[in-house]
Amino acid sequence: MGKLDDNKKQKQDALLETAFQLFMTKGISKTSISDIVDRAGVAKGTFYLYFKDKYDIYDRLICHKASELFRQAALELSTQPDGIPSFEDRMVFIIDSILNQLIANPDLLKFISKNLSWGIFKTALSTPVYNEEFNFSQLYANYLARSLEKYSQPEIMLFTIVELVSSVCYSPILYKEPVDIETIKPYLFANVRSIIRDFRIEVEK
Amino acid sequence: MGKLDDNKKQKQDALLETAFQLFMTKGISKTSISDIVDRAGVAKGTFYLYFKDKYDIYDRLICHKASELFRQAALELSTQPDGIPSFEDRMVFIIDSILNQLIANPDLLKFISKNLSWGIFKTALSTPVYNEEFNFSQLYANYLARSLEKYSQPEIMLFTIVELVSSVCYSPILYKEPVDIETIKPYLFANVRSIIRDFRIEVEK
Amino acid sequence: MGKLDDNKKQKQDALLETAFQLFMTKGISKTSISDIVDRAGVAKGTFYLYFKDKYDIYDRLICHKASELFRQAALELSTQPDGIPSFEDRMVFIIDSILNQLIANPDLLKFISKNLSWGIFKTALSTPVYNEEFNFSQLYANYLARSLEKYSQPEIMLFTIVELVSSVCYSPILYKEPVDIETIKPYLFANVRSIIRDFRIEVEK
Amino acid sequence: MGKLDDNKKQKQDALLETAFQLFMTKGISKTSISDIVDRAGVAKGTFYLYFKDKYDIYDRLICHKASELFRQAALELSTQPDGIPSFEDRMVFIIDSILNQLIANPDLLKFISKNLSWGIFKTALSTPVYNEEFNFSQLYANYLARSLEKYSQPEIMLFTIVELVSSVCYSPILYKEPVDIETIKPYLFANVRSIIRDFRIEVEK
DNA sequence: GATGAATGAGTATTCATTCAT
DNA sequence: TATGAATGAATACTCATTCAT
Repeated sequence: MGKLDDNKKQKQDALLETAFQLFMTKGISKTSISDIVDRAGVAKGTFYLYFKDKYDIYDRLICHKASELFRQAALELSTQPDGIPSFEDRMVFIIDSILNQLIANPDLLKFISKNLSWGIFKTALSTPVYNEEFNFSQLYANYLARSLEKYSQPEIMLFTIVELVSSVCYSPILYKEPVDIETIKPYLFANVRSIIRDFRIEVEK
Repeated sequence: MGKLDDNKKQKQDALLETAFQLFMTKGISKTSISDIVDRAGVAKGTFYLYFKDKYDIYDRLICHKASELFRQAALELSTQPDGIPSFEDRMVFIIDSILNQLIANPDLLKFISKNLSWGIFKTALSTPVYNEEFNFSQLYANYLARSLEKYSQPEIMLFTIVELVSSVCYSPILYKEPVDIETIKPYLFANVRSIIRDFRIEVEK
Repeated sequence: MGKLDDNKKQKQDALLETAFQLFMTKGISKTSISDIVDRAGVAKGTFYLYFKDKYDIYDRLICHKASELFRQAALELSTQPDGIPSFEDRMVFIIDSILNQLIANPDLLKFISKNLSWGIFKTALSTPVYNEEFNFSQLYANYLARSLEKYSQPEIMLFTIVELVSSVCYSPILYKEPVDIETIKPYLFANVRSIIRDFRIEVEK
Repeated sequence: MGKLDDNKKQKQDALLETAFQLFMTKGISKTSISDIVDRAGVAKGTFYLYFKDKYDIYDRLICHKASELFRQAALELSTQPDGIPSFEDRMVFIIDSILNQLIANPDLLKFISKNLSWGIFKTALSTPVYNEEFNFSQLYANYLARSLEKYSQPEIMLFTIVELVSSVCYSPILYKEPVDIETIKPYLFANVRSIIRDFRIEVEK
């Protein structure tokens, strides 16, 4: 990669990073392209060399940031010293890790949550947008394969869990409504386990 | 009620109805106040006589329309001829009714779903915004009271179910993603029942 | 005067008083007719029964309030116990009294000063706008007549003094710029006396 | 300076000049930004590239135009062939020159007068707003230094004279009220001289 | 006289996008 | 590639004035 390419990458990264900061703090509708380029220190025209419009940069960020959440959670799980946790335990661990990341960074939750459509989510989890985007789908398949239990409709199961968790955590983390996140967590984990069991295929012994 | 009051109500209703149609088809951000007043056949200033801004009319509509969904579902439940359905059965019936309404009117789902924050939801369900807004909270309490089973944290339970259902149904109804709504329904109902059972207080016999 | 007339007078007075308060605090351009009628507790249409527009009520107020300043000053002068003050002394006394009133009520100064055109001023001083508006012109003529000294062009003299004083006091009272009012007062009085002497007709002994 | 910079300066100048014309004829409140850009032949957005709002352009114009009056007066004084005029004579000359400029251009008087606060005035006279704005303060100090007579409180003296002259000339020039400007001039000059003498420090011989 | 709902022209301001340099 | 001055359509909101009741 030449010096020129580096330079190019630099501008794009500056734009992405600046946009992310602004979207988090001001929200997308209150953030103008002027805001972004001013703070990124590039010219207005340059923006259009890399992105179609505000929503283009936005979508790419959503994917990237959601992916990062899962990457970090998976990393934490992999460094756990314990024996062979069950599939259920792995899922709860992943969810807990993601929740803790969001609790530590509520602006990120604000940024992601209401815009995490299944379409974007699947993209983020399975296709590497950037160079080396993390692929959670593969990992999920891996967890399933290594599980002693078998599950029907694993995609629906994952979809349901993702929707439940992302939906339920939003208001408790950001507004402590109807209760704060720590209060609701045990119930949420119990519900997730119940849902997983609903999808479990009972095997004849 | 005099002629003047009638006229007043008429204008406001025209604005509400027109705004609803436009919000459903174009979305709120693409709908301008000019659009609304033009199609409602009133002057621009008249809008500001009744509403603070676009989001004021929007919030009132969200409340009203969400409330209508529950009112209709409750009405259907009350006209069922059967014996004494359990609390679980009642909840599933209500959810099914609401889902069917949304399936029949996907634009309404588009309009409501992503904006049904718990704050607005609670308002819509418990406080009569307009003259005779429907009150689901009361009905929910009533279902609980009439149930043989007892439940801990009924508010968290309701919150969880509402979030799960509204979140899970969105993409399947609108985009058949990851599967169509009819495919996912049985799983969803099973999950709802599991969640309800998670909140059930086991009583010693 | 019948009850009806009383009522009529009441509404008008309420409008005048409310408008004055608002003009003083918010300034005329930031004060709308809606503001005035809302706070006065009358209907919008009623405003137009008594006043042509915002500037009509404004002009009447300027006249009235300026007149009040002079009335008060003259009253204070008349209650002074001393012997026969000279014309110069009378003028300085009047000015001092008016300045003290404005120092005590800077909002009134803000309201009046920049809009005290000679046209309005003369009207205020000579023609009774309201029932019994105070007439300073008469008093001024009276002071001159009772003076031992004679003056050429008394109207120009009065005009010059009024412009000098109202212009010079504005910024020192409101912003202490370039110096505060108490610092500039002695100079101002000396200047006024010099100007009066400039207009004095020297009589051969 | 490149072609681009030239163009930039041109647009800004066009806006300043057009705004000045409109403010003079219609007054600031009746002049809209649309009026200005339409007549200047630039797009609306361009206005906001150079000015914050209507009042920004206004303030800059006031400063500039007031400054020009003094610059012209000083220029005329400097080209007088006579010997060593006294401080008094210089001041009266400057005032006469400015009055004559305003008599020749009453719209300019209308534009400037009622808005020439001491704050703006000092700014206009002492700080070079644009590239080469004229600095009267320096010249005033220079006149004082070269005078044989000494004066106490020269800033208050200047302030008083400026306020007196600008205030007294307004109505006579624009409306011949209470008398026309030529009638009042001799009195005004006499008053100015008296005021200057009031500030003179008598030196023991 | 008194009301106040309705009007709609008018204004400031924003901002995505273009294009000559 | 990169720039950033220029654009002008779009939009929210205000408010003096009218007029049917």
